Amino acid sequence: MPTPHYGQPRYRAIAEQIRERIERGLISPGSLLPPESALTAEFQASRGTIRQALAVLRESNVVATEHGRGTYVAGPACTQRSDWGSESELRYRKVPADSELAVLFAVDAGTTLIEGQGITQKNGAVETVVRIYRIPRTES
Amino acid sequence: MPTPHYGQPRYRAIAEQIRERIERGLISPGSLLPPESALTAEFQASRGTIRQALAVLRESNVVATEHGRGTYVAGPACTQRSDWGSESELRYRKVPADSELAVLFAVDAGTTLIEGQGITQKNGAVETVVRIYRIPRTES
DNA sequence: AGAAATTTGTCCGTATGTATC
DNA sequence: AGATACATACGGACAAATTTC
Repeated sequence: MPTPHYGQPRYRAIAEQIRERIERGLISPGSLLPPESALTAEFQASRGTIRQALAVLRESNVVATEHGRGTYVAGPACTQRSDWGSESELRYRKVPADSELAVLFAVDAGTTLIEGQGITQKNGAVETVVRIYRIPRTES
Repeated sequence: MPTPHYGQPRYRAIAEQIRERIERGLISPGSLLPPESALTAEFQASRGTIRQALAVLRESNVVATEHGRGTYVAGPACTQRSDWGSESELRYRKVPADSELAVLFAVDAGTTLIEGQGITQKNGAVETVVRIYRIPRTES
């Protein structure tokens, strides 16, 4: 069999399926995923491909892996929210890097960055504005 | 040959060597690294291992890769700075409000605001930049 | 405590698809 | 169109950590 991967590569599709399974609650947070050998059998994919899929989920902090133990659903960190008071939206958009950000990130001025902005209010008036910048994820 | 990897795994050692080569300036920022095939020959490692090493550097934003093009050096470390004074966790300065901030704070554009900036780093590269704005405390 | 089984980590080699020059 | 270079996928082998018996 050749290895065609029109559109979505195999490992991403598998990662998506596993992610859905997690978000659907079919695997309780903190519990172990099936071992790579089982996933290999289930998805009829080589172990390398399965590991690539798990790497995607690991990247997104959806799961965590321990040597010799297994891969479990990252429950506590995700589900648990400690003591954050009220909710406020954090909006994202793409902006070109100004000269200062360009220096900090070691990119050319004008390079597209991801900017997130949030605000805190007091008595209906804006108290503080926070902006966070990062380099766009190279994937997706 | 067996696959002994006592201590440091091969791909990490290779990543380290390439990183040193970059930090030493042997490869100018923005230029292309040798292709994976060349690195394969040079380090006498399989292409998979080389790709693992490059993945490490990509993770740290030391390099960036484009499909049929090659792998770039993302740029030297970020010891550079603008006019922020010097080393401190958070640094503040006064800036005029841009139009957007002016709307949020309900002040005139150009009004002086307090801007604080902080950065987070990962492996010597800037990961995120945070800026926080507020109205100067006038009264007491 | 020790041995075996399980599971993830590392590495190799090969083949083919896809994007860029 | 051809050459170059990265992306995806397979299969096999052995190492290292954990669990189980």
